[in-house]
Amino acid sequence: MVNILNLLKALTDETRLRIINLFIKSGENLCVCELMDALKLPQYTVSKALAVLRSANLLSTEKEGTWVYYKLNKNKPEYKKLFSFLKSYLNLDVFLEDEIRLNERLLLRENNKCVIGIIPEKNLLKLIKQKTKVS
Amino acid sequence: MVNILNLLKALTDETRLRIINLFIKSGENLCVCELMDALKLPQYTVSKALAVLRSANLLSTEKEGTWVYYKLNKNKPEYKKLFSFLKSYLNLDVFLEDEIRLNERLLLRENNKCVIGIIPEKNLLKLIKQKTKVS
DNA sequence: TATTTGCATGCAAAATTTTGCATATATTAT
DNA sequence: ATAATATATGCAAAATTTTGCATGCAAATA
Repeated sequence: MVNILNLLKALTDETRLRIINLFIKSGENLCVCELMDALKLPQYTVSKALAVLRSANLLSTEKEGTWVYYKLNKNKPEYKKLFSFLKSYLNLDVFLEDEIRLNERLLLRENNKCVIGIIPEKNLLKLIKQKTKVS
Repeated sequence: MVNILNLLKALTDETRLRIINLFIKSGENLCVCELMDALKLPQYTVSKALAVLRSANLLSTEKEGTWVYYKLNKNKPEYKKLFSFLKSYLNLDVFLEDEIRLNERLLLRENNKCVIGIIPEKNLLKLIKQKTKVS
């Protein structure tokens, strides 16, 4: 049984909401470095936010080598109404900008797997420019 | 447009959730003294919680003499999904106990208006005992 | 006009949460 | 084995929120 107060607490934070938004909108499993680039936040901030969401049972993880993929627990029936509610309210500009950066970052995947780790923004932007020029 | 973070912040507090629960479950407009008795909390705690919920536009007020009736803004279309979500999660024991005490307190209304103000718990229980004996 | 009553609110202390750094862990590559 | 890389986390300072008291205000009543 879900305690609604703990559930709301886990969501009541801008970083954590931005993360949830990315999972809802993208439908993808995402690793920490991809979220870092989409959110433009340091690694420890992203990891800590993910830990809170995970301990609220909103996310779960799958490890692949050194990479950790987080995914939204969207099939838990107790969260159906929650996600439906969130979906209709996650419409701030911040969220949209995150989504755009995430889509760019996801272009760098290979076989739908993250192959770029934590790199300086400058290098990231260069890689993205290359990718988008090719297509 | 509703900012979801502010909305969640307003709800992320036990007292405020208990109040929202009472409005959702009872369907009534309620005044501060009635909420005090249902929640067993001091007047300033209840008033402050109500102020937060009001400034998040979840509640609004109607003044009648010295009494102030609060009511849930349940018809605002932007809150439809929120209330539907909340309804399905507001099932903790605390909430149920509040509902029971509220129902007793509401027995003391006359013409569906609050006529008892802020009274010591002892006196309240006596009044309720009388009412329930009669019926 | 003075008092009572229902409710609101300013303020400081206490409690909680967030932030940032440093460092730890685990897996891969050399 | 060593180094490098992706992620996690302990801890203290900073920021935010809650709590409790005291007091304020407005409407009703004496």
